[in-house]
Amino acid sequence: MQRASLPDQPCSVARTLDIIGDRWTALVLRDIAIGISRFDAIQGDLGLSRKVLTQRLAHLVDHGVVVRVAYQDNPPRYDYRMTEKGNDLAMVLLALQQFGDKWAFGGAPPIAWRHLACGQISTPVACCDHCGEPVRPGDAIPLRGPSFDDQAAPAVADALDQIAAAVDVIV
Amino acid sequence: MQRASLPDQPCSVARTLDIIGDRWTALVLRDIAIGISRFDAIQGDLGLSRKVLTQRLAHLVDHGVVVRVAYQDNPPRYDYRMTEKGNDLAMVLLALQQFGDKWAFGGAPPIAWRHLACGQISTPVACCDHCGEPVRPGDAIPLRGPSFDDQAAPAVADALDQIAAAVDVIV
DNA sequence: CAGCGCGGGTTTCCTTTGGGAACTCACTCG
DNA sequence: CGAGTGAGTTCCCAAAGGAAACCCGCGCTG
Repeated sequence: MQRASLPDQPCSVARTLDIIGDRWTALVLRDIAIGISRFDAIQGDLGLSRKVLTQRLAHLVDHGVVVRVAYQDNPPRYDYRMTEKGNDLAMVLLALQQFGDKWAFGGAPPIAWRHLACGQISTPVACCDHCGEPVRPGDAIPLRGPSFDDQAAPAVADALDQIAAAVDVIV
Repeated sequence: MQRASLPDQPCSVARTLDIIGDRWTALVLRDIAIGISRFDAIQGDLGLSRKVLTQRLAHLVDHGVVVRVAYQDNPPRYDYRMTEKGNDLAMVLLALQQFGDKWAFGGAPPIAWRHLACGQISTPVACCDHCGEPVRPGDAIPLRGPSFDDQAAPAVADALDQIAAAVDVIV
């Protein structure tokens, strides 16, 4: 399986991982998200090789997640900044952080977030967009969406059918 | 920078990425989360090499995210199942999926979720745990948490100070 | 005006990781 | 007896990643 095969998969998780699914890209994006916007600053903060940082930034720019903005010409110098798409992707970083806060730092995390609207330190939770209640694994069940393809993913189709059958028994 | 250096970083995102931060582990976890629980089924669904799958499963088990449960002895055969910690990590998969649903499938995703409590198809949103309002990037600002270390991450400290200063100007 | 430092890379070389495919082992089924 | 199944392991080769050096245009400093 080559690197190229991920984006072709009919799976939202796989396609998102094609953008940030390696050891460094998510951390690069984290730095940009909190305002570390220059090549050398990111490289110094993360300690990754300059070659790989160049590749990763180009990859993020290619996917429209980050933009490269010149802050001077002669010689050209650049800031890297989040786009709207990048801000959506930052929700993934938030989820990564929440998990790490809980399981790697035992609730005493290095970074906290203040919600400007209410002024409190906030640990966001996923909530149902219909009823507003928090959603945890087990509170919702997966089913075929509009673009599901049984032929392309028979193992997934089986798993979905089993889940549907199990829920029917309970209901 | 070696593979070993990630878990030592004082950063929740980095430590979580040490668990699922490569090309395959998140997809393996996704399969297990929807009930594809056996070695060959996962390997067949994802198409990754058996060697790498063996390594990734061992890694997930080491981190207590997944358990290996024998469903028969002689010869020993196993199911891989999510732990509580694994279910917390599944929130990251949910975030990955939401991004992919929106940006890679234009709102016609292959998998949808039915929220059992309210019966609706649900696209979970992150909400502040204090006021219950949705939180988007820009609605909250990062600041030093209990275990932040200025010496360890000077570039991050600078960025936090700049953000704090910018907010003060507005307020 | 020679030399130094900065920002943003590129190049070279070497190590590590990953993919493909075949092999193993312990059992079961026909 | 032979084929099939489930869960790995082994070997070899190609791709990706790390370290460190190099480059280039500029602006400052003595």
